[in-house]
Amino acid sequence: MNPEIIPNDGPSSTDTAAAGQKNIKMILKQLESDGIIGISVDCVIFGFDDNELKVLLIKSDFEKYENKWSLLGDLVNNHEDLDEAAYRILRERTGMDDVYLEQVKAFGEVNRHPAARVVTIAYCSLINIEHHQLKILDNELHWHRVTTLSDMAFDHRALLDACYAWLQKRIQEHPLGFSLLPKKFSLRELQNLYEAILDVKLDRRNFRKKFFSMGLLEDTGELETDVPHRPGKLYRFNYEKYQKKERKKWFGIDF
Amino acid sequence: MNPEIIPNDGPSSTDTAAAGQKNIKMILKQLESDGIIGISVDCVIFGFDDNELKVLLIKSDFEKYENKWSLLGDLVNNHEDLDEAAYRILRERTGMDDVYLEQVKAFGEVNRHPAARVVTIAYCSLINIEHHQLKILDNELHWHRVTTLSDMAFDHRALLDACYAWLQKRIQEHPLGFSLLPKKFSLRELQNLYEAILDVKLDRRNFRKKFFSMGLLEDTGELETDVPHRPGKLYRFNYEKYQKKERKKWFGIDF
DNA sequence: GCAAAAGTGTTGGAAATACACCCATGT
DNA sequence: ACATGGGTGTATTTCCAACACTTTTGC
Repeated sequence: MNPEIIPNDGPSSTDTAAAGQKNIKMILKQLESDGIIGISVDCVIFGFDDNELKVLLIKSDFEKYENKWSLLGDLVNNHEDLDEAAYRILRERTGMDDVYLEQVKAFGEVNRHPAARVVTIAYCSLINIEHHQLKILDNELHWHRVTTLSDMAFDHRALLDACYAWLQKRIQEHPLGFSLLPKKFSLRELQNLYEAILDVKLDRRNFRKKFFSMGLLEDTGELETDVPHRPGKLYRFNYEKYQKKERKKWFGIDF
Repeated sequence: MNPEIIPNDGPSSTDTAAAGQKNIKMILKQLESDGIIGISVDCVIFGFDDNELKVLLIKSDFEKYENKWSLLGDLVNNHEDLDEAAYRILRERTGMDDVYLEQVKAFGEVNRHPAARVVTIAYCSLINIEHHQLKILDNELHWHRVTTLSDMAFDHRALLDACYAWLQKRIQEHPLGFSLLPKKFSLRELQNLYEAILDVKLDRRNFRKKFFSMGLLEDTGELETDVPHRPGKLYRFNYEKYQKKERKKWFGIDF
Protein backbone atom coordinates (compact mmCIF):
# COMPACT_ATOMS: atom_id res chain seq x y z
CA MET A 1 0.00 0.00 0.00
CA ASN A 2 1.03 3.49 -0.73
CA PRO A 3 0.40 5.88 2.12
CA GLU A 4 1.71 8.90 0.23
CA ILE A 5 -1.23 9.05 -2.09
CA ILE A 6 -3.78 9.39 0.65
CA PRO A 7 -5.46 12.80 0.53
CA ASN A 8 -3.83 15.59 2.43
CA ASP A 9 -5.14 16.79 5.71
CA GLY A 10 -4.16 20.46 5.81
CA PRO A 11 -6.55 23.30 6.53
CA SER A 12 -8.88 24.65 3.90
CA SER A 13 -7.59 23.57 0.53
CA THR A 14 -6.91 26.17 -2.12
CA ASP A 15 -6.98 23.69 -4.97
CA THR A 16 -9.20 24.57 -7.84
CA ALA A 17 -11.99 22.20 -8.64
CA ALA A 18 -10.19 21.06 -11.76
CA ALA A 19 -7.01 20.21 -9.92
CA GLY A 20 -9.08 18.38 -7.32
CA GLN A 21 -10.69 16.24 -9.98
CA LYS A 22 -7.29 15.27 -11.37
CA ASN A 23 -6.08 14.07 -8.00
CA ILE A 24 -9.18 12.05 -7.43
CA LYS A 25 -8.56 9.87 -10.43
CA MET A 26 -5.07 8.96 -9.35
CA ILE A 27 -6.18 8.26 -5.83
CA LEU A 28 -9.03 6.08 -6.99
CA LYS A 29 -6.73 4.08 -9.18
CA GLN A 30 -4.51 3.48 -6.19
CA LEU A 31 -7.42 2.54 -3.94
CA GLU A 32 -8.67 0.06 -6.47
CA SER A 33 -5.32 -1.64 -6.90
CA ASP A 34 -5.01 -1.96 -3.14
CA GLY A 35 -8.54 -3.27 -2.71
CA ILE A 36 -9.52 -0.50 -0.34
CA ILE A 37 -12.88 1.18 0.11
CA GLY A 38 -12.79 4.91 -0.49
CA ILE A 39 -15.06 7.41 1.21
CA SER A 40 -16.49 10.45 -0.45
CA VAL A 41 -19.11 13.11 0.18
CA ASP A 42 -21.54 14.28 -2.47
CA CYS A 43 -23.53 17.46 -2.08
CA VAL A 44 -26.99 17.89 -3.51
CA ILE A 45 -27.18 21.66 -3.59
CA PHE A 46 -30.66 23.04 -4.05
CA GLY A 47 -31.52 26.57 -5.04
CA PHE A 48 -34.77 28.31 -5.85
CA ASP A 49 -35.03 30.57 -8.85
CA ASP A 50 -37.73 31.61 -11.25
CA ASN A 51 -40.23 29.79 -9.08
CA GLU A 52 -38.52 26.49 -9.65
CA LEU A 53 -36.36 24.24 -7.58
CA LYS A 54 -32.88 23.95 -9.06
CA VAL A 55 -29.94 21.74 -8.31
CA LEU A 56 -26.28 22.61 -8.88
CA LEU A 57 -24.49 20.15 -11.16
CA ILE A 58 -21.24 19.79 -13.01
CA LYS A 59 -20.34 17.90 -16.18
CA SER A 60 -18.72 14.63 -15.27
CA ASP A 61 -15.13 14.20 -16.33
CA PHE A 62 -15.17 10.43 -16.20
CA GLU A 63 -15.00 8.97 -19.66
CA LYS A 64 -17.70 6.47 -18.90
CA TYR A 65 -20.07 9.31 -17.98
CA GLU A 66 -19.05 11.83 -20.59
CA ASN A 67 -21.59 14.60 -20.93
CA LYS A 68 -23.62 13.41 -18.00
CA TRP A 69 -24.42 15.58 -15.04
CA SER A 70 -22.74 14.88 -11.76
CA LEU A 71 -23.13 16.10 -8.20
CA LEU A 72 -20.41 18.03 -6.49
CA GLY A 73 -18.34 15.66 -4.44
CA ASP A 74 -14.89 14.78 -3.28
CA LEU A 75 -13.05 12.18 -1.30
CA VAL A 76 -13.01 12.74 2.43
CA ASN A 77 -9.66 13.82 3.78
CA ASN A 78 -8.06 11.75 6.43
CA HIS A 79 -8.26 14.38 9.12
CA GLU A 80 -11.59 15.91 8.38
CA ASP A 81 -15.04 14.99 9.67
CA LEU A 82 -17.76 14.13 7.20
CA ASP A 83 -19.57 17.38 7.85
CA GLU A 84 -16.36 19.29 7.40
CA ALA A 85 -15.79 17.63 4.06
CA ALA A 86 -19.27 18.62 2.94
CA TYR A 87 -18.73 22.23 4.00
CA ARG A 88 -15.39 22.26 2.26
CA ILE A 89 -16.95 21.14 -0.99
CA LEU A 90 -19.57 23.84 -0.73
CA ARG A 91 -16.97 26.45 0.01
CA GLU A 92 -14.77 25.38 -2.86
CA ARG A 93 -17.61 25.37 -5.34
CA THR A 94 -19.88 28.18 -4.28
CA GLY A 95 -17.68 30.32 -2.08
CA MET A 96 -20.41 30.22 0.53
CA ASP A 97 -19.97 29.38 4.15
CA ASP A 98 -23.20 30.06 5.96
CA VAL A 99 -25.25 27.42 4.31
CA TYR A 100 -27.86 24.94 5.36
CA LEU A 101 -26.37 21.48 5.21
CA GLU A 102 -27.50 18.14 6.49
CA GLN A 103 -26.54 14.55 5.97
CA VAL A 104 -29.13 12.46 4.20
CA LYS A 105 -27.92 8.97 3.42
CA ALA A 106 -24.93 6.80 2.68
CA PHE A 107 -24.69 4.97 -0.63
CA GLY A 108 -22.41 2.00 -0.72
CA GLU A 109 -23.34 -0.33 -3.56
CA VAL A 110 -20.29 -2.28 -4.56
CA ASN A 111 -20.23 -1.14 -8.18
CA ARG A 112 -21.61 2.33 -7.86
CA HIS A 113 -18.31 3.85 -8.96
CA PRO A 114 -16.55 2.49 -12.06
CA ALA A 115 -13.01 3.28 -10.95
CA ALA A 116 -12.98 1.82 -7.46
CA ARG A 117 -15.10 0.85 -4.51
CA VAL A 118 -16.28 4.14 -3.05
CA VAL A 119 -18.87 4.62 -0.35
CA THR A 120 -20.38 8.08 -0.52
CA ILE A 121 -22.34 10.09 1.98
CA ALA A 122 -25.00 12.28 0.41
CA TYR A 123 -25.54 15.71 1.91
CA CYS A 124 -28.41 18.01 1.14
CA SER A 125 -27.68 21.70 1.01
CA LEU A 126 -29.91 24.70 0.50
CA ILE A 127 -28.55 27.99 -0.72
CA ASN A 128 -29.94 31.27 -1.90
CA ILE A 129 -29.06 31.50 -5.57
CA GLU A 130 -29.02 35.31 -5.56
CA HIS A 131 -26.20 35.34 -3.04
CA HIS A 132 -23.59 33.64 -5.14
CA GLN A 133 -24.36 34.54 -8.71
CA LEU A 134 -20.72 35.37 -9.38
CA LYS A 135 -18.82 32.18 -8.82
CA ILE A 136 -20.77 29.98 -11.17
CA LEU A 137 -19.27 30.57 -14.57
CA ASP A 138 -16.02 28.65 -14.20
CA ASN A 139 -15.97 24.96 -15.02
CA GLU A 140 -19.10 23.36 -16.28
CA LEU A 141 -21.22 24.27 -13.32
CA HIS A 142 -24.93 24.80 -13.90
CA TRP A 143 -28.19 25.15 -12.11
CA HIS A 144 -30.53 22.54 -13.44
CA ARG A 145 -34.25 22.13 -13.03
CA VAL A 146 -34.95 19.24 -10.70
CA THR A 147 -38.04 18.03 -12.50
CA THR A 148 -36.67 17.70 -16.03
CA LEU A 149 -33.43 15.91 -15.54
CA SER A 150 -32.03 12.63 -16.72
CA ASP A 151 -28.71 11.15 -17.68
CA MET A 152 -26.80 11.59 -14.49
CA ALA A 153 -23.40 10.08 -13.82
CA PHE A 154 -22.76 7.25 -11.35
CA ASP A 155 -25.76 6.62 -9.13
CA HIS A 156 -26.19 10.33 -8.68
CA ARG A 157 -29.76 10.15 -9.82
CA ALA A 158 -30.50 7.97 -6.82
CA LEU A 159 -28.73 10.41 -4.50
CA LEU A 160 -30.69 13.28 -5.96
CA ASP A 161 -33.97 11.44 -5.63
CA ALA A 162 -33.22 10.59 -2.04
CA CYS A 163 -32.35 14.19 -1.22
CA TYR A 164 -35.36 15.55 -3.02
CA ALA A 165 -37.70 13.20 -1.20
CA TRP A 166 -35.95 14.08 2.02
CA LEU A 167 -36.42 17.77 1.30
CA GLN A 168 -40.10 17.41 0.52
CA LYS A 169 -40.71 15.75 3.82
CA ARG A 170 -38.33 17.83 5.84
CA ILE A 171 -39.57 21.19 4.67
CA GLN A 172 -43.00 20.44 6.06
CA GLU A 173 -41.67 19.81 9.53
CA HIS A 174 -38.75 22.19 9.79
CA PRO A 175 -38.11 25.73 8.65
CA LEU A 176 -35.55 24.91 6.01
CA GLY A 177 -37.25 26.73 3.23
CA PHE A 178 -36.06 30.14 4.33
CA SER A 179 -32.51 29.21 3.40
CA LEU A 180 -33.61 29.22 -0.22
CA LEU A 181 -35.10 32.71 -0.02
CA PRO A 182 -33.63 36.15 0.60
CA LYS A 183 -33.56 37.20 4.23
CA LYS A 184 -36.58 39.36 3.55
CA PHE A 185 -39.28 37.73 1.54
CA SER A 186 -42.94 38.13 0.72
CA LEU A 187 -45.53 35.56 1.58
CA ARG A 188 -46.09 35.00 -2.11
CA GLU A 189 -42.46 33.98 -2.54
CA LEU A 190 -42.73 31.65 0.41
CA GLN A 191 -45.85 30.05 -0.95
CA ASN A 192 -44.33 29.68 -4.41
CA LEU A 193 -41.44 27.90 -2.78
CA TYR A 194 -43.64 25.38 -1.03
CA GLU A 195 -45.78 24.85 -4.09
CA ALA A 196 -42.74 24.25 -6.27
CA ILE A 197 -41.00 21.86 -3.92
CA LEU A 198 -44.06 19.88 -2.96
CA ASP A 199 -45.72 20.10 -6.34
CA VAL A 200 -49.07 21.09 -4.90
CA LYS A 201 -51.39 24.05 -5.16
CA LEU A 202 -52.18 25.73 -1.88
CA ASP A 203 -54.92 28.09 -0.85
CA ARG A 204 -53.42 31.51 -0.34
CA ARG A 205 -55.54 32.48 2.65
CA ASN A 206 -55.03 29.22 4.48
CA PHE A 207 -51.33 29.37 3.78
CA ARG A 208 -51.05 32.83 5.32
CA LYS A 209 -53.21 31.88 8.24
CA LYS A 210 -50.98 28.88 8.88
CA PHE A 211 -47.73 30.82 8.90
CA PHE A 212 -49.03 33.79 10.85
CA SER A 213 -50.50 31.51 13.49
CA MET A 214 -47.07 29.99 14.05
CA GLY A 215 -45.92 33.44 15.11
CA LEU A 216 -42.46 33.04 13.62
CA LEU A 217 -42.64 35.64 10.85
CA GLU A 218 -41.54 39.18 11.64
CA ASP A 219 -42.90 42.08 9.66
CA THR A 220 -39.90 44.10 8.48
CA GLY A 221 -42.05 47.12 7.70
CA GLU A 222 -40.68 47.07 4.18
CA LEU A 223 -42.46 46.34 0.94
CA GLU A 224 -41.59 44.61 -2.29
CA THR A 225 -40.18 46.86 -4.99
CA ASP A 226 -40.17 46.59 -8.76
CA VAL A 227 -43.32 44.57 -8.93
CA PRO A 228 -45.94 45.61 -11.51
CA HIS A 229 -48.75 45.40 -9.02
CA ARG A 230 -49.50 46.09 -5.42
CA PRO A 231 -46.34 45.29 -3.47
CA GLY A 232 -46.48 42.73 -0.68
CA LYS A 233 -45.04 43.11 2.79
CA LEU A 234 -41.61 41.68 3.44
CA TYR A 235 -41.10 39.31 6.35
CA ARG A 236 -38.16 37.80 8.14
CA PHE A 237 -38.07 34.40 9.82
CA ASN A 238 -37.43 34.55 13.54
CA TYR A 239 -35.00 31.70 14.21
CA GLU A 240 -34.52 32.57 17.88
CA LYS A 241 -38.17 32.25 18.63
CA TYR A 242 -38.23 28.99 16.75
CA GLN A 243 -35.37 27.59 18.82
CA LYS A 244 -37.10 28.39 22.07
CA LYS A 245 -40.35 26.82 21.01
CA GLU A 246 -40.94 23.51 22.71
CA ARG A 247 -41.31 20.61 20.33
CA LYS A 248 -44.05 18.13 20.79
CA LYS A 249 -42.84 14.57 20.63
CA TRP A 250 -46.29 13.21 19.95
CA PHE A 251 -47.70 13.85 16.49
CA GLY A 252 -50.26 11.11 16.26
CA ILE A 253 -50.01 7.76 14.60
CA ASP A 254 -50.81 7.91 10.91
CA PHE A 255 -49.76 5.62 8.12
CA MET B 1 -43.98 -9.06 2.85
CA ASN B 2 -43.22 -5.66 4.14
CA PRO B 3 -41.71 -3.61 1.33
CA GLU B 4 -39.69 -1.59 3.76
CA ILE B 5 -37.78 -4.59 4.85
CA ILE B 6 -34.72 -4.64 2.69
CA PRO B 7 -34.50 -8.08 1.20
CA ASN B 8 -31.63 -10.17 2.36
CA ASP B 9 -30.27 -12.47 -0.26
CA GLY B 10 -26.70 -13.40 0.54
CA PRO B 11 -25.84 -16.90 1.66
CA SER B 12 -25.33 -17.20 5.36
CA SER B 13 -21.78 -16.68 6.56
CA THR B 14 -20.14 -19.28 8.71
CA ASP B 15 -17.74 -16.96 10.49
CA THR B 16 -18.08 -16.93 14.19
CA ALA B 17 -18.43 -13.61 15.93
CA ALA B 18 -15.28 -14.21 17.93
CA ALA B 19 -13.16 -14.80 14.86
CA GLY B 20 -14.55 -11.62 13.36
CA GLN B 21 -13.52 -9.58 16.38
CA LYS B 22 -9.95 -10.88 16.23
CA ASN B 23 -9.57 -9.95 12.61
CA ILE B 24 -10.89 -6.47 13.17
CA LYS B 25 -8.06 -5.46 15.45
CA MET B 26 -5.39 -6.53 13.02
CA ILE B 27 -7.09 -4.85 10.11
CA LEU B 28 -7.53 -1.62 12.05
CA LYS B 29 -3.86 -1.57 12.97
CA GLN B 30 -3.01 -1.93 9.32
CA LEU B 31 -5.46 0.79 8.28
CA GLU B 32 -4.03 3.18 10.82
CA SER B 33 -0.44 2.62 9.81
CA ASP B 34 -1.38 3.24 6.19
CA GLY B 35 -3.42 6.33 6.98
CA ILE B 36 -6.54 4.93 5.41
CA ILE B 37 -10.13 5.46 6.40
CA GLY B 38 -11.94 2.30 7.36
CA ILE B 39 -15.64 1.76 6.97
CA SER B 40 -17.89 -0.18 9.28
CA VAL B 41 -21.53 -0.86 9.98
CA ASP B 42 -23.05 -0.76 13.46
CA CYS B 43 -26.46 -2.22 14.20
CA VAL B 44 -28.76 -0.80 16.83
CA ILE B 45 -30.98 -3.79 17.42
CA PHE B 46 -34.16 -3.04 19.28
CA GLY B 47 -36.42 -5.55 20.92
CA PHE B 48 -39.53 -5.28 23.07
CA ASP B 49 -39.88 -7.30 26.20
CA ASP B 50 -41.59 -6.94 29.54
CA ASN B 51 -43.24 -3.79 28.21
CA GLU B 52 -39.92 -2.10 27.72
CA LEU B 53 -37.80 -1.23 24.75
CA LYS B 54 -34.51 -3.09 24.82
CA VAL B 55 -31.34 -2.86 22.80
CA LEU B 56 -28.92 -5.68 22.09
CA LEU B 57 -25.38 -4.92 23.25
CA ILE B 58 -22.08 -6.67 23.72
CA LYS B 59 -19.21 -6.01 26.10
CA SER B 60 -16.51 -4.12 24.29
CA ASP B 61 -13.22 -5.93 23.84
CA PHE B 62 -11.16 -2.81 23.34
CA GLU B 63 -8.94 -2.11 26.31
CA LYS B 64 -9.86 1.55 26.33
CA TYR B 65 -13.53 0.67 26.69
CA GLU B 66 -13.23 -2.26 29.01
CA ASN B 67 -16.56 -3.14 30.58
CA LYS B 68 -18.47 -0.71 28.47
CA TRP B 69 -21.36 -1.68 26.27
CA SER B 70 -20.92 -1.67 22.57
CA LEU B 71 -23.17 -2.02 19.55
CA LEU B 72 -22.84 -4.94 17.20
CA GLY B 73 -20.72 -3.91 14.29
CA ASP B 74 -18.08 -4.99 11.87
CA LEU B 75 -15.96 -3.66 9.05
CA VAL B 76 -17.59 -3.72 5.64
CA ASN B 77 -16.18 -6.29 3.29
CA ASN B 78 -14.77 -5.11 0.04
CA HIS B 79 -17.37 -6.74 -2.15
CA GLU B 80 -20.42 -6.37 0.00
CA ASP B 81 -22.99 -3.58 -0.03
CA LEU B 82 -23.65 -1.65 3.14
CA ASP B 83 -27.07 -3.24 3.58
CA GLU B 84 -25.55 -6.66 3.06
CA ALA B 85 -23.00 -5.97 5.75
CA ALA B 86 -25.74 -4.99 8.15
CA TYR B 87 -27.71 -8.14 7.41
CA ARG B 88 -24.59 -10.22 7.81
CA ILE B 89 -23.99 -8.78 11.26
CA LEU B 90 -27.55 -9.51 12.27
CA ARG B 91 -27.35 -13.02 10.96
CA GLU B 92 -24.06 -13.71 12.70
CA ARG B 93 -25.29 -12.38 16.02
CA THR B 94 -28.93 -13.29 16.18
CA GLY B 95 -29.27 -16.02 13.59
CA MET B 96 -32.23 -14.13 12.20
CA ASP B 97 -32.75 -13.31 8.59
CA ASP B 98 -36.20 -11.81 8.14
CA VAL B 99 -35.65 -8.69 10.10
CA TYR B 100 -36.58 -5.07 9.78
CA LEU B 101 -33.48 -3.09 8.99
CA GLU B 102 -32.92 0.43 7.80
CA GLN B 103 -30.00 2.77 7.50
CA VAL B 104 -30.12 5.74 9.84
CA LYS B 105 -26.98 7.83 9.72
CA ALA B 106 -23.26 7.86 9.06
CA PHE B 107 -20.87 8.84 11.82
CA GLY B 108 -17.48 10.01 10.73
CA GLU B 109 -15.84 12.09 13.41
CA VAL B 110 -12.10 11.89 13.03
CA ASN B 111 -11.38 10.49 16.46
CA ARG B 112 -14.46 8.43 17.08
CA HIS B 113 -12.45 5.21 17.07
CA PRO B 114 -9.25 4.97 19.12
CA ALA B 115 -7.47 2.48 16.90
CA ALA B 116 -7.90 4.08 13.49
CA ARG B 117 -9.99 6.42 11.45
CA VAL B 118 -13.24 4.55 10.91
CA VAL B 119 -16.43 5.91 9.41
CA THR B 120 -19.43 3.90 10.50
CA ILE B 121 -22.94 3.62 9.14
CA ALA B 122 -25.56 3.14 11.82
CA TYR B 123 -28.43 0.79 11.04
CA CYS B 124 -31.57 0.43 13.07
CA SER B 125 -33.04 -3.02 13.36
CA LEU B 126 -36.19 -4.31 15.00
CA ILE B 127 -36.57 -7.90 16.04
CA ASN B 128 -39.00 -9.95 18.00
CA ILE B 129 -37.14 -11.03 21.11
CA GLU B 130 -39.23 -14.17 21.54
CA HIS B 131 -38.09 -15.51 18.19
CA HIS B 132 -34.42 -15.78 18.93
CA GLN B 133 -34.17 -16.54 22.59
CA LEU B 134 -31.71 -19.33 21.90
CA LYS B 135 -28.68 -17.72 20.39
CA ILE B 136 -28.09 -15.10 23.03
CA LEU B 137 -26.08 -16.85 25.66
CA ASP B 138 -22.73 -17.03 23.91
CA ASN B 139 -20.35 -14.10 24.15
CA GLU B 140 -21.28 -11.22 26.35
CA LEU B 141 -24.46 -10.42 24.53
CA HIS B 142 -27.27 -8.83 26.49
CA TRP B 143 -30.57 -7.09 26.08
CA HIS B 144 -30.37 -3.78 27.85
CA ARG B 145 -33.07 -1.29 28.78
CA VAL B 146 -32.81 1.73 26.53
CA THR B 147 -33.77 4.23 29.18
CA THR B 148 -31.28 3.33 31.90
CA LEU B 149 -28.05 3.04 30.03
CA SER B 150 -24.75 4.80 30.24
CA ASP B 151 -21.09 4.03 29.75
CA MET B 152 -21.10 2.99 26.17
CA ALA B 153 -17.97 2.39 24.14
CA PHE B 154 -16.81 4.65 21.29
CA ASP B 155 -19.50 7.09 20.25
CA HIS B 156 -22.06 4.34 20.43
CA ARG B 157 -24.19 6.36 22.75
CA ALA B 158 -24.63 8.91 19.99
CA LEU B 159 -25.51 6.18 17.51
CA LEU B 160 -28.04 4.76 19.90
CA ASP B 161 -29.58 8.15 20.57
CA ALA B 162 -29.87 8.84 16.86
CA CYS B 163 -31.52 5.49 16.23
CA TYR B 164 -33.88 5.85 19.14
CA ALA B 165 -34.97 9.31 18.03
CA TRP B 166 -35.33 7.96 14.53
CA LEU B 167 -37.48 5.12 15.81
CA GLN B 168 -39.73 7.39 17.84
CA LYS B 169 -40.47 9.46 14.81
CA ARG B 170 -40.59 6.67 12.32
CA ILE B 171 -42.96 4.47 14.24
CA GLN B 172 -45.62 7.15 14.11
CA GLU B 173 -45.53 7.32 10.35
CA HIS B 174 -44.78 3.76 9.34
CA PRO B 175 -45.86 0.36 10.58
CA LEU B 176 -42.54 -0.69 12.00
CA GLY B 177 -43.82 -1.55 15.39
CA PHE B 178 -45.23 -4.88 14.36
CA SER B 179 -41.72 -6.21 13.80
CA LEU B 180 -41.21 -6.02 17.54
CA LEU B 181 -44.33 -8.04 18.32
CA PRO B 182 -45.36 -11.61 17.63
CA LYS B 183 -47.22 -12.10 14.36
CA LYS B 184 -50.42 -12.28 16.35
CA PHE B 185 -50.82 -9.65 19.01
CA SER B 186 -53.45 -8.04 21.15
CA LEU B 187 -54.28 -4.38 20.99
CA ARG B 188 -53.04 -4.02 24.51
CA GLU B 189 -49.61 -5.25 23.48
CA LEU B 190 -49.60 -2.85 20.58
CA GLN B 191 -50.54 0.06 22.79
CA ASN B 192 -47.93 -0.88 25.37
CA LEU B 193 -45.38 -0.85 22.60
CA TYR B 194 -46.25 2.65 21.48
CA GLU B 195 -46.44 3.94 25.03
CA ALA B 196 -43.05 2.50 25.87
CA ILE B 197 -41.28 3.74 22.77
CA LEU B 198 -42.80 7.20 22.78
CA ASP B 199 -42.95 7.56 26.53
CA VAL B 200 -46.53 8.77 26.51
CA LYS B 201 -49.83 7.64 27.94
CA LEU B 202 -52.58 7.04 25.41
CA ASP B 203 -56.30 6.71 25.76
CA ARG B 204 -57.23 3.10 25.18
CA ARG B 205 -60.46 3.78 23.29
CA ASN B 206 -58.97 6.39 21.01
CA PHE B 207 -56.01 4.18 20.34
CA ARG B 208 -58.27 1.35 19.22
CA LYS B 209 -60.43 3.65 17.19
CA LYS B 210 -57.35 4.95 15.43
CA PHE B 211 -56.00 1.57 14.46
CA PHE B 212 -59.31 0.06 13.49
CA SER B 213 -60.12 3.04 11.33
CA MET B 214 -56.92 2.45 9.37
CA GLY B 215 -58.36 -0.90 8.40
CA LEU B 216 -55.01 -2.68 8.45
CA LEU B 217 -55.56 -5.02 11.38
CA GLU B 218 -56.99 -8.46 10.68
CA ASP B 219 -58.89 -10.30 13.35
CA THR B 220 -57.35 -13.77 13.59
CA GLY B 221 -60.34 -15.15 15.44
CA GLU B 222 -57.99 -16.26 18.19
CA LEU B 223 -57.75 -15.03 21.75
CA GLU B 224 -54.95 -14.45 24.20
CA THR B 225 -54.16 -17.36 26.47
CA ASP B 226 -52.62 -17.55 29.89
CA VAL B 227 -53.83 -14.16 30.98
CA PRO B 228 -55.41 -13.85 34.41
CA HIS B 229 -58.32 -11.86 33.08
CA ARG B 230 -60.59 -11.66 30.11
CA PRO B 231 -58.46 -12.52 27.07
CA GLY B 232 -58.15 -10.00 24.26
CA LYS B 233 -58.54 -10.74 20.59
CA LEU B 234 -55.43 -11.39 18.58
CA TYR B 235 -54.81 -9.40 15.42
CA ARG B 236 -52.43 -9.60 12.51
CA PHE B 237 -51.09 -6.65 10.51
CA ASN B 238 -52.04 -6.72 6.85
CA TYR B 239 -48.91 -5.64 5.01
CA GLU B 240 -50.38 -6.22 1.56
CA LYS B 241 -53.23 -3.84 2.18
CA TYR B 242 -50.77 -1.32 3.53
CA GLN B 243 -48.65 -1.49 0.39
CA LYS B 244 -51.61 -0.88 -1.87
CA LYS B 245 -52.77 2.10 0.10
CA GLU B 246 -51.98 5.33 -1.67
CA ARG B 247 -49.78 7.64 0.32
CA LYS B 248 -50.62 11.25 0.56
CA LYS B 249 -47.65 13.46 -0.21
CA TRP B 250 -49.15 16.44 1.54
CA PHE B 251 -49.18 16.30 5.34
CA GLY B 252 -49.45 19.95 6.23
CA ILE B 253 -46.81 22.40 7.27
CA ASP B 254 -46.14 22.32 10.97
CA PHE B 255 -43.09 23.28 12.94
C1' DG C 1 -59.34 53.21 -15.19
C1' DC C 2 -57.53 48.86 -15.71
C1' DA C 3 -54.71 44.83 -14.78
C1' DA C 4 -52.63 42.12 -11.19
C1' DA C 5 -51.78 40.52 -7.10
C1' DA C 6 -52.27 41.77 -1.85
C1' DG C 7 -54.93 41.41 1.88
C1' DT C 8 -58.80 39.68 4.80
C1' DG C 9 -63.21 36.12 7.68
C1' DT C 10 -66.54 32.82 7.91
C1' DT C 11 -68.47 28.46 7.75
C1' DG C 12 -69.06 23.30 7.50
C1' DG C 13 -66.99 18.95 8.04
C1' DA C 14 -63.50 15.82 9.74
C1' DA C 15 -60.58 14.33 13.10
C1' DA C 16 -58.83 14.32 17.80
C1' DT C 17 -59.85 14.32 22.54
C1' DA C 18 -62.07 13.47 26.82
C1' DC C 19 -64.74 10.59 29.30
C1' DA C 20 -67.76 6.01 32.00
C1' DC C 21 -69.98 1.91 31.92
C1' DC C 22 -70.79 -3.10 31.11
C1' DC C 23 -68.54 -7.71 29.88
C1' DA C 24 -65.76 -11.97 29.96
C1' DT C 25 -62.46 -14.61 32.13
C1' DG C 26 -59.46 -16.73 35.97
C1' DT C 27 -59.00 -17.28 40.69
C1' DA D 1 -68.06 -13.10 44.13
C1' DC D 2 -64.47 -10.40 42.89
C1' DA D 3 -60.49 -8.59 40.60
C1' DT D 4 -58.59 -7.53 36.23
C1' DG D 5 -58.37 -5.79 32.07
C1' DG D 6 -61.42 -6.16 27.42
C1' DG D 7 -64.60 -3.98 24.80
C1' DT D 8 -67.69 -0.16 23.33
C1' DG D 9 -70.26 5.09 22.16
C1' DT D 10 -71.00 9.96 22.55
C1' DA D 11 -70.36 14.92 23.29
C1' DT D 12 -67.00 18.49 22.70
C1' DT D 13 -63.36 20.77 20.72
C1' DT D 14 -59.94 21.67 17.51
C1' DC D 15 -58.15 21.84 13.15
C1' DC D 16 -58.44 22.01 8.17
C1' DA D 17 -60.57 23.15 3.64
C1' DA D 18 -63.39 25.65 0.91
C1' DC D 19 -64.70 29.85 -0.62
C1' DA D 20 -65.25 35.86 -2.70
C1' DC D 21 -64.73 40.41 -2.30
C1' DT D 22 -62.19 44.84 -1.43
C1' DT D 23 -57.60 47.30 -1.60
C1' DT D 24 -53.31 48.96 -3.38
C1' DT D 25 -50.06 49.70 -6.67
C1' DG D 26 -47.92 50.23 -11.60
C1' DC D 27 -48.87 51.15 -16.10
